[in-house]
Amino acid sequence: MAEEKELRYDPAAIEPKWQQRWAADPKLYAADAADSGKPKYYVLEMLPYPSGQLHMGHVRNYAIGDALARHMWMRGYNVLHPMGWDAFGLPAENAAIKNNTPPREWTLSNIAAMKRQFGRLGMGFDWATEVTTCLPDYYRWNQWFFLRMHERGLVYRKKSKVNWCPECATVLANEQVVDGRCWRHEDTIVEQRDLEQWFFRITAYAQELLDGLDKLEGWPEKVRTMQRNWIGRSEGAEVDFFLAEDAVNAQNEDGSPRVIPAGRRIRVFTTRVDTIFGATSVQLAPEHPLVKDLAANDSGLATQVAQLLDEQKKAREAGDVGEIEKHGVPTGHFALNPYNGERIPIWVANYILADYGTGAIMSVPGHDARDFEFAKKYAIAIRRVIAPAASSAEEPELPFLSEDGVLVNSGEFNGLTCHQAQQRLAEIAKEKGIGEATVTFRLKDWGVSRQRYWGTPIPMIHCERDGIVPVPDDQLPVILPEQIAITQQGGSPLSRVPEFVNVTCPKCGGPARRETDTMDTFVDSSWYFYRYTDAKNSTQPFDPAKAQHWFPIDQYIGGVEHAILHLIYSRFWTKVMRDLGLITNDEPVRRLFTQGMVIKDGAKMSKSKGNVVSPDDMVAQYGADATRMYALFAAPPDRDLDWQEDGVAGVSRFLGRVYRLAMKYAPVARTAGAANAEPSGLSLKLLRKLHQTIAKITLDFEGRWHFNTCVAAIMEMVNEIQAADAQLAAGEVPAPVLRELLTMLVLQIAPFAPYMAAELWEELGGEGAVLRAPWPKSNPQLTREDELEIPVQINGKLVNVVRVPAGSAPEIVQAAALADEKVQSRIAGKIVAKVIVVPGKAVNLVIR
RNA sequence: GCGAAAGUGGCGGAAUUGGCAGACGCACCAGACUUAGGAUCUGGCGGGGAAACCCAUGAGGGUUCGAGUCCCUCCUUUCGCACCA
Repeated sequence: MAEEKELRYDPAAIEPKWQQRWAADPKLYAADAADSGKPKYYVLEMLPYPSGQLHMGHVRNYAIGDALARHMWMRGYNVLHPMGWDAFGLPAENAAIKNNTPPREWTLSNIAAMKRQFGRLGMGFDWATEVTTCLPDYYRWNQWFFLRMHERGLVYRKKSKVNWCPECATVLANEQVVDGRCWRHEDTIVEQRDLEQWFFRITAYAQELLDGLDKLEGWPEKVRTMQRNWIGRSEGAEVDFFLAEDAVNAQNEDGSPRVIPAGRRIRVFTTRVDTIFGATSVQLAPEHPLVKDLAANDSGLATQVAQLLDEQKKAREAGDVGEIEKHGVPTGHFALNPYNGERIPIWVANYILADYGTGAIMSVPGHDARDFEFAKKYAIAIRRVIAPAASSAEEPELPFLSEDGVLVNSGEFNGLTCHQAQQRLAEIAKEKGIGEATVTFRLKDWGVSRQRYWGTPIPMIHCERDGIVPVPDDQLPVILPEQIAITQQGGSPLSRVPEFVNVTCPKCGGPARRETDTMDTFVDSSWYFYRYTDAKNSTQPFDPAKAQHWFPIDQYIGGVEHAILHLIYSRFWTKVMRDLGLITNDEPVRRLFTQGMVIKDGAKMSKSKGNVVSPDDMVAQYGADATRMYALFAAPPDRDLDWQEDGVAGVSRFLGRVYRLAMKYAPVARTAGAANAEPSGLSLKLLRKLHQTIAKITLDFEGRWHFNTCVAAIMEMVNEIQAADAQLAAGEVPAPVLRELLTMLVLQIAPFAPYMAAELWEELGGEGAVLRAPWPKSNPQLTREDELEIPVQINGKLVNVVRVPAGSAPEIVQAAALADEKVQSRIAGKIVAKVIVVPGKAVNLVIR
């Protein structure tokens, strides 16, 4: 009775004990500062927002990263595995309004709570390098970077249409608008407002950000594609059409090529300048400046244009711009094609966007699907100007969209291929000063102003005399005032704090106003991982030598929802820091892993669905080891994981079996010496399983990361050892073998169930921390079976398996297969036409 | 509409290069032990069939001695992009 009680696995006793011991050893999870020649490994999981509660998605994310970190420690790497808090942001302000708690207090107490959760989960983070982005020792460097970028012309201020979320009561970056809605408020339609805003000139790096993607081979293709789409490079040309009414002597009688007429120009952007002879109208965006001109004396037109604009806006807000029904109105004015002087009508259309390209297009219905649709609807001329390259008998139907063709009906350019014509026509445009080849990006500059309180103050001052004046470096940080009233009134809360707003101008010493916008919180997370390498530095953001040592990050792990926002901003920031001479790497992250979501009952966990599982509850009931191990066992890490509590119970039962098995034989194993005989029989069988398991898990850590099958493999091994319990109890396996089996089992469990591993490592007499023990090496002698089971097929259908010695010659395998009784009875009276022997794999008899 | 990934028992999932489909776990069934306990241990568990065997990886074709895996067509789900000129 008493004995059985001792053998009960009780995580509630084991885990707190080790948690205390680990907390008392700050060096345990610290990177080796002396860096004694070990190769470095920087493994990082995306830092959480301190909401106050870890959720299962966090547990999964950090269980993956922690397993990898622990494995790398055991492999002898100098591992940097830090953690921090993305601590600025709106929820703190909302909580302040709701509970009348200062955001700082709310945030810091949340951090304390989540840090406890991390501790309880046994996550191996080096808290000495903790970064909390809402503290001045961090955000001052946001300001410092802002000033450096300002000096380099990478920060600017402009009045522009911005995305405004009424719910957040602030501006959003383009990246934070999803289908016309706020990324945090799916039900809130984003409005457009005109505001003076600060921008980061991310477009200056558009091309490099795009090119760099090709080299990021360690990134999921999906993420690279998303970034490529987001950057949205398109090559084309801008060409000027002319307002016909301005042209002097615009029409040649004989239709010969024209002198370029003077007058108002309508610059269009096109990716298919080779089709310009097929342009049968010019289409303007409703907000195009010329439209206002043309409608000035035409109130009918003005009304119609207003309607078109309204349709466009509605479609944008509804997020279905692609579904809008195309409408347009003719202006009654005409444009001249700069290449042949052709007079074509100018229209205004609701599908032309003012903020892409030049806000005007040439419409070529013969070779563009949208233009075709539009021309059909309004009976505008449709003309073929491209023919297929191979002169096939039949002319393909219009619209003919391929760029694989030659020009026809295009005057002197007939016969050129599309690509030749694109080049040639752009050259001519350049020579004549009517256009040029251009590259257009969809990526827009990053608007970073937020009319909110809980963020990094923008270090700028508005002086009536000197205009905008940067805060001098020696006045950094601009401290966010902490005792202020936060209410839900419009505008930035900071603008109502006179002590903050009223300053003296650093230039003239006169009275001035401090900028009251704060920075987008994505600024904080754009470079936090550099700070980890030198988190306490008070004279610079980090020591370049330290960053140089650790960067790039070897493995970054997080959710795919950051594929655009965070991951493109941090790539941008890295390039800026490189150009500032702080670092030498071009990219922050070598390998990126995006784990799947945690779902329950087929849906993402959410309060509204009532399917949230609390990590605390799981840990309280089954322990941290079981919770973490289940998070790795239930699905491969890149797939969505369906949380089933019965599964956690199953893993917990498994850990109980491991515990009892190890504890039962620890007294024997602990004192065992070295093996003195070649293993055979049961010993050999068990050692074989052990070493095959080591080989499998080691391989998985090196890239495939199917930790679910790693856990399954350990289960198989434990099952096999346990099945031999009677023989073990009878002493059939020598103590040294038992010792090897158990210690190596414990070492393999260590990345997945650190508490259990620590406890059993100690019970087995292991030296020091299990984390510092070398990862087991599989012995190739032992991973190899000496007898193989070979399936025997007849016409591809399995009939039986035969056992043959490993490495048998094909003839031997064939003979064994043919000798098999079952096979014999099946081939009796038939002709064996062919025998295929795949060494080590299969035998197939083809019979007739 | 375009692009990508996925589709395997009652459920989560396994099968790394084409070679024994369903490892491992859950649920369930039966049994053992037992102060009847949400503990532990043993066995069973895709479908049909008494069995021999047959059928089965979303559907249909194909390649191959052999296909969950490769190719084609289609269906479904998820994700990304979508008047970007």
